[in-house]
Amino acid sequence: MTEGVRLRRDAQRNLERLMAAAAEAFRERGLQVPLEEIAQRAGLSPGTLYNRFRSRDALIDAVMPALVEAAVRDALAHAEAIEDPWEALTVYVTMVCELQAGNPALNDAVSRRFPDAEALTAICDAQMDHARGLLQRAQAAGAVRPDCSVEDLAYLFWATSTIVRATVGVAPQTWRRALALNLDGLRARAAGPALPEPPLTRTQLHTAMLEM
Amino acid sequence: MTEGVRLRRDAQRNLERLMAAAAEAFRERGLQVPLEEIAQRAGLSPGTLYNRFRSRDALIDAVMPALVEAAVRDALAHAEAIEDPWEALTVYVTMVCELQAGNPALNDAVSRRFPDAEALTAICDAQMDHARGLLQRAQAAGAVRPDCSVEDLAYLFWATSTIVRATVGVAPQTWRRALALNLDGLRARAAGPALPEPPLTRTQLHTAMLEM
DNA sequence: GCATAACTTGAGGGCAGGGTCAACTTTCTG
DNA sequence: CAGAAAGTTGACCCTGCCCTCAAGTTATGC
Repeated sequence: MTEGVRLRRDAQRNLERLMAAAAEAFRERGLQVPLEEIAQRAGLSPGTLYNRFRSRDALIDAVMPALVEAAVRDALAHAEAIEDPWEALTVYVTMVCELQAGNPALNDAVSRRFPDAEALTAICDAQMDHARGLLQRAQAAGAVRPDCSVEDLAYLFWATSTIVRATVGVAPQTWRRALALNLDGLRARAAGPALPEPPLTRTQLHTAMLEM
Repeated sequence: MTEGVRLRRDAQRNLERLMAAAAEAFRERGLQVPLEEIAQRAGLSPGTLYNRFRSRDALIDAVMPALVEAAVRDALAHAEAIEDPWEALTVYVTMVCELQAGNPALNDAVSRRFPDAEALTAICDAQMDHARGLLQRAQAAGAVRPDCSVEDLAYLFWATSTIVRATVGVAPQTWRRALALNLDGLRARAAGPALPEPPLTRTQLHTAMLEM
């Protein structure tokens, strides 16, 4: 994943072990899991890991994009099969949140950005474009308030991210309640006086996600 | 703050320096600021700090309750002076969020719990009882959906906590937009189908706040 | 099968932060 | 003012994690 040169057979095998170990460790403990632990799970020394991946982000970028891509595609397929535009949007958002709730690595991937994980960033940015379609359809149908934008969906994912982390041990489904309340806030009929601030720009959102 | 015995004069002076330094450091950098830095700001050695406060929580508990109490009382006074029950609730919530946005220490105090900071915990728990009054008034007036409870307000504070941390450098007021959307989700007219999960119990909320 | 390039190893250095304690200094009390 | 009690110091240890590199091992091409 770091270069195109052909690897020696043992190196190739070790690379695969590292990626498998990383995927497992990320899934169980999130993307900040110590790299040493990943090397250990792979039965290799930390040096080998660093030898293959120059940084944590490089490893993340080798392992996560495929996962995220598949998961998002699945959510999108489900959502787009639904007639009712409000339903479609909520199903999509809910499915993404289910990913967050069920997998610490995906929770991180959805709510943060990793500066040197370029492929992952690309996937996540693309995801927003799909979500925009669903949102606009729901707005056109009058179900969703007209004064909100895709960037506002980030608030939902951030909230879910935090709630899941805090409550996974004590009330692992409570994020669904919070999400329901939040989604109700997006309904057209919920709108109160004009929103007090403009939505985040894409750039602001990107920068903010680097700060998490 | 640790015991009732009378302190030697120099020790008393050092204690005050420590608490002032802690208040300042907490305000600027949040409650997880290195204790070493606090000692340094006070012009004392780390040993002295540990000598006076057995743990970070003890220091937090010596410094924060007064601040939180004053701030919450102020917010409550403002809110209770407002006729319209919906206004009153939103003003209260907004003022608490303003505290979160303007002061990392208060942001931590509002959204987390510190097991050995008992006075602080007591203040924060009491706060919820006041908020309950405002919420119930707004529900009785038909402004707020009947199926939500004070514990649900925690979702707002958690969300604000996260959003503030992520966006303070890039769009420091954007939490107001997120909050407006969230508050709209609490309006009676926003309610969709029944909420999917029961509210958190007080105990669950408490445990969850320890996990943050 | 040998030379060489590729790869792995793990001890170890670095840094940040928590926390301790024996030796020293200051205040207090009679 | 001396002795005792109280308090302070800062070097030091510990843990967790990141990251490197000289020495050793293994695959590969000829």
